[in-house]
Amino acid sequence: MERTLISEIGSLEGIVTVLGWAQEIRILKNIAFLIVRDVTGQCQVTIKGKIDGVDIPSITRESVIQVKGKIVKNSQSKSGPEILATEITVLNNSLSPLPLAPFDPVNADIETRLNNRFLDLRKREHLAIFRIKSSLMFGIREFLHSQHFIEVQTPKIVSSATEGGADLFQVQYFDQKVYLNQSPQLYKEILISSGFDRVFEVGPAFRAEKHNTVIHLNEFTSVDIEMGFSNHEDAMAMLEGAVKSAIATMQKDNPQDLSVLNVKIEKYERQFPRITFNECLTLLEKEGVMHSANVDFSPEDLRIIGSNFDGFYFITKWPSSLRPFYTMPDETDPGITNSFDLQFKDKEVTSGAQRVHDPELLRKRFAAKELNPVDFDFYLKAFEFGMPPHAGWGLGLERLTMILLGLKNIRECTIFPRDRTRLKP
RNA sequence: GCCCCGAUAGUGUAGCGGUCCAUCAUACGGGCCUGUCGAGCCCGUGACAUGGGUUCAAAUCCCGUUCGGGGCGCCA
Repeated sequence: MERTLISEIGSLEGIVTVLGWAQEIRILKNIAFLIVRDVTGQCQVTIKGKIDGVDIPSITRESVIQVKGKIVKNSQSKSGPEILATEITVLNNSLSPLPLAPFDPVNADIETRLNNRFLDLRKREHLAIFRIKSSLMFGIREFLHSQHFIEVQTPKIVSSATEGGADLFQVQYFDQKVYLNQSPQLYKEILISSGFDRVFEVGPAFRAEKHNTVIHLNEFTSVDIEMGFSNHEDAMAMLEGAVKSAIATMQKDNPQDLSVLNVKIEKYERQFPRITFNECLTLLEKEGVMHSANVDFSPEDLRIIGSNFDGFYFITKWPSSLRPFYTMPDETDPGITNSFDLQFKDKEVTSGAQRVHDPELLRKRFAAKELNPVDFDFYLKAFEFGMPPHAGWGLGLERLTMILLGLKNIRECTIFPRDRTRLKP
């Protein structure tokens, strides 16, 4: 279709054709104005006198229209560049009233917004969130490719739990009961045995936890890596590189989106600080919080710990009891592990570790976690025929987006979120 | 799984036993206005989730149901 993007109008002159949504319609006695929006911005369409074939007052808000007209130089418009219309065509009418008016002064509840997500996403701020999320992912991908990672796809329909204990969604698979995968963990490790050396996967992860919070979803995007001939230190360095690349890409490609959201993010050039699990306990004690060594931190604990850091930091050396069976124990102290979480203030963004590569040790760990090795036969087999030492991590893409943009609810950066109650749209 | 809380016009809200055939804003319809831009001014349309109970009287109090929100636990 013949089309001029609204962002290009400022540098053009003469006749253009703009395609977009009629965001506002203001009719005065002898003149009318439309604010028309497309993905690149908004402009003002001015209508003087009659235009053949179109009844301006009958145009409803959010209808899709085509406007041909002359660019007005030295415009007084405060709503972007101005076009004096010569032809207007309604390409598709919008019903009225709108179930949610994204451009009204009143803000709708997130519930109403999600019920009418297609309309909600017409807001510039919401578009900005998803452009940024896209850039963050691009930055991570670019970095991992530069480090010779192979992007892979592993099954989401699986026969057994990845880590045991966690709640999985059961689905009917012909005449069998199977599950939606909570993590690509077992498969990416198997690929290390296959000699792929470095793999990553971006895909959905499903958790059947009945949680009801602003930082959890039942389906989220997991960015997972696994690297052979590596330990937790290597994995942490890779994570730091990936996160910094994500931020740098966003800063380079999305300055306007960041400004629409009023978000200022510093360049993360310095090293992410580190604190061990035990040091966290000491820190909590100083604040008068007694914390047991085999209990995970509560949100309140993490607020206290996080208040000691500006942004990103690692919590390392987690106790074995709090980590999955595949986590490598420390060489000198088997009670703790070669593991880490990447935190941003009070929120966990990534969890990672060096993994167990010795099948004998793996069997012992199954026993310690009361898991049945038979359920993991296909996984264990890959360890019996030459499995390199390896390490990796899993990062929640929505969590990363949320914390960097300071969003209050993870649903804000999920196009169609799946939570405990929401299955539509 | 546990614990709190909520449901009033398209949207967002006020009201929390009679003064409510329900407030205000916004949207919508109509009118006025020679350039507006959160346009303005006037008029109008439009709602108490659902079932039961208490009471002379229920949007308001009690119980159930449905739908939803938040926190904890678990985790990305």
